[in-house]
Amino acid sequence: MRLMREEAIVDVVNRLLAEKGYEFMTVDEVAAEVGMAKASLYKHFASKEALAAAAMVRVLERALRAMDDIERDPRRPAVERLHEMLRWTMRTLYEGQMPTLPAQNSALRAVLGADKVYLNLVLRLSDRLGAWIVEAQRDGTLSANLPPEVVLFTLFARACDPVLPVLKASGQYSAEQIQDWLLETCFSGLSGSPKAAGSPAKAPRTAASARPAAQPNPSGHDQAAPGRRRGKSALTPG
Amino acid sequence: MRLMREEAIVDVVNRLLAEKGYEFMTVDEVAAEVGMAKASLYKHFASKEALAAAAMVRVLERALRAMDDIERDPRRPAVERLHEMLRWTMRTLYEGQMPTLPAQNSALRAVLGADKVYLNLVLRLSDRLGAWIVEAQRDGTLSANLPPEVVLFTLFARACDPVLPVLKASGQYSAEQIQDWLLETCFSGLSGSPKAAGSPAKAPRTAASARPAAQPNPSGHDQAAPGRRRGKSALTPG
DNA sequence: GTCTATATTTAGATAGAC
DNA sequence: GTCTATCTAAATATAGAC
Repeated sequence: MRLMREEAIVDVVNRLLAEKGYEFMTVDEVAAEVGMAKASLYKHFASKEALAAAAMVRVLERALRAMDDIERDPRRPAVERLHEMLRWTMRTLYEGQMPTLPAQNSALRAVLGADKVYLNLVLRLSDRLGAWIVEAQRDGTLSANLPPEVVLFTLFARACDPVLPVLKASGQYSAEQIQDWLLETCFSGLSGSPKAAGSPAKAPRTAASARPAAQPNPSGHDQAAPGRRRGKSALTPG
Repeated sequence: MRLMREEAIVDVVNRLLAEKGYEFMTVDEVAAEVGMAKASLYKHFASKEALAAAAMVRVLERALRAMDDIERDPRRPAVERLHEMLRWTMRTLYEGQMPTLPAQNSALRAVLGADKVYLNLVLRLSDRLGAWIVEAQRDGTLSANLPPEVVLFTLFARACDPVLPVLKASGQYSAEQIQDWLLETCFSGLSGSPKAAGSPAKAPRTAASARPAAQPNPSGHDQAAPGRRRGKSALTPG
């Protein structure tokens, strides 16, 4: 039952990568949560990088399966398929299932770049999404001003959207509400637009019903919950 | 000339934070680049966290000065002021002057949360931007569906936009082109919209003139340059 | 205030018994 | 394959002379 064991390991790695990112995930921690000795872990995976690569491979496989599901309905327009795919990404991110890699770890990059399975999955995902993008641009539902690769990168980047964890941590909004907003800002922008992205429009809010009070977080990733704020813009250091 | 010395130190810290992020910036490296011994550095700043905090304070001060400049023309609509501010952010990021903090370093968060100067700057920046946002929502130039704090977070998040470094590294596009695209996707979304964000519309491109080929980078932050790609979607591991 | 040299801690990885 | 115990490297931080 080696495969079961390794599946359990990747489960833990995936969760820890989503929770704290690659840098702050320690192998000791992984071993402890799986319930085995660290040395035993290394019998299954050669390095910390290999652990991360395994988690990445699995999430890419899941993403491709999500695309399969979305393509099951052949009449759905390309732009709607892209909406659905972004919704899958937001849901995965919201549920703490989206692993996040580090800024620029050359060792990790070397491992990923040498992993044929990983590279092949990235390639397939990019090509299939690229096809949807070009199709949506042809039929005018996606901006044709942007090169397809800019659109692709922009969608990929949503997988580590720092806004989602902040909104989630605030505890003020429902999961669906948060995901709707992020879809809307991605496809329609902050200015709003003719067509709402994805789901039907929600009940409009009054403009000044919430007063902004925020901490900038240039690093991305989640911060500690800022808590409910009251009054005229207070900060909660953490 | 202690202040000059410390200014030089913060210069180096700022650049290194922008280049490699907090995690991969080492104090040895800072000392080496400044040209002084590490122990001397610690006479000026108590810790690595204090170094990062100093860089953050400085960039916030610069951001506030940028807002001053933008507000100098009182007739400019709020949404255009927001455009200008995002353009400042994109320019700073493009020039490698935007420091990036780590995912969730509790020690660093404690230092920042205890830094009165830092907190005060964050507060002022948030309040002033928040006022612009509410104003733009009132006059209908910004979506009133979004709570102001969602808009604010979304704009803050652009300071660590992972798309910019990828596009920059590709070497295919000019700085202005990249910044225009990112402004457009932020305010008008991927679907495109009635009004172009910020600057006048550029010459339209044909939809399929660039073929997407990408590596997903869920962590955000910059990857190594993928290089020019040719043919039908090849990957450059790095 | 600056330096050389060193202390301390942490975390990735391994040795070797069973 | 799993374990305990250990090695090693890197990086933050400090001692103490000048």
